[in-house]
Amino acid sequence: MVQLYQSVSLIFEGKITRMDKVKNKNEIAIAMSGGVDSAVAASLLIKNGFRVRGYYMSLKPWNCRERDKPVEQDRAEKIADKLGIQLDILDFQRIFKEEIIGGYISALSQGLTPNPCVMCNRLIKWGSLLEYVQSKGIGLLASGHYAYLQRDENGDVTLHKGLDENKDQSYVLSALPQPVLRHMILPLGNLQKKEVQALAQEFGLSESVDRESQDLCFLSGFKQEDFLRENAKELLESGEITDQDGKVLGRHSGLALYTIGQRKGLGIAWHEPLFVIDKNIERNILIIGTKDKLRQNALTAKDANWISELPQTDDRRYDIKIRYKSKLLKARIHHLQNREFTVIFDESLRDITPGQRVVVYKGRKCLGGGEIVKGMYINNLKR
RNA sequence: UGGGGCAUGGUGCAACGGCAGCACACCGGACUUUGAAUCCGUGGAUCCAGGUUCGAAUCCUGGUGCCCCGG
Repeated sequence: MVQLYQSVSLIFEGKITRMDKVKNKNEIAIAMSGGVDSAVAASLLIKNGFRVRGYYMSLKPWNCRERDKPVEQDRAEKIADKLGIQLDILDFQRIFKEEIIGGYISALSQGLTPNPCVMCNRLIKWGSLLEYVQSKGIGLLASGHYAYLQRDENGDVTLHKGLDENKDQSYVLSALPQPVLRHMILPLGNLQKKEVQALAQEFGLSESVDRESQDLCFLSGFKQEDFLRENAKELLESGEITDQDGKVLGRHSGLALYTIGQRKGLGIAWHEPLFVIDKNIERNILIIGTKDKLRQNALTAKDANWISELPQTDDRRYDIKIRYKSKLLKARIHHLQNREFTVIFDESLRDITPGQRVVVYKGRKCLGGGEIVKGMYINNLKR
């Protein structure tokens, strides 16, 4: 049988003492999306002796004419049936619309490129849902995220990358504060995706689940343009596309449709590819240029969240991600004060994008991160 | 209404008289719980009318359109 990794077992065995609000240490809630990951995570918890209760969050309206419930919900119900656990359906549509969609649109209107997954994890999955299960007397909430939580005997948690680096989701969890992490259980943290798929086979779940995890995201299946036309028409105001010198090269159909570093959708033929290098939100102008114009080597960030330790601001290097799937970049942290900080990279990079999250790693450990305010190029890098 | 130049996919360019190719754009796919990037792939063009030639995008004649010079 597959063992849960140590820090989960420690809870079960009652060896972690300081766990506020956790009464029954063998009772656990799990967010179930209908995907393979949460299904296997639930199975693992059950097989390791936890009493598990599933929760499916209904986040967005579906087409009622076609079916009485979304396919994801149907899958989640079948999985819960198979596992013999209770599944509660929670209607979070209103808060999802107000907080996540609202926040997303509001950020876009400021010219930012928000990451709704990060917001959704903080506000919905590990916000509203955690509060809800706690109100039901359950102190622990699990999910199928690929990230690894390590606990010491005080219950203090450190967040680590999932063992499967390709699937690692510590990035989207990096904005969660310590008090929330204390209540989280991530059973897949030490598994490879392949192992999870094999377990799904072994547990007889393969037929019920989708091959991939369901994305709960509101953008799934939507084109950004269609989404905005329905939800925020005012962001689709067309304007000029210019180069850095202000020469007009074409027209765009709404700044919100573009992000820094984007190539597709400009519709401008040139002898080499062109990319979005900046947005002028006041004048509704999209500024584009060749690849070399994207080179930057520093950024400022705000709304920092440090999970277990502050980064040092001496010359030591950390591994940095500037978006979910970016490769790790060596950099040092400076000017850390209040909830703001500066990151200076060893090498220049492209696509530093305001609104995205910058996340700091020390080896496998995720220290936390912040929201990118702006990227810049510093010429005279003093060592 | 003088002189010169140009005309090739959506755009910008290539092709000694011998199978019209490249870049960019568009479209599709892969990847992906954000938006992107990246990778793979498809389609699509010789301004018009004559002529020379075995063979014309290429040479010749005429037409049409555009550009530059005529400070």
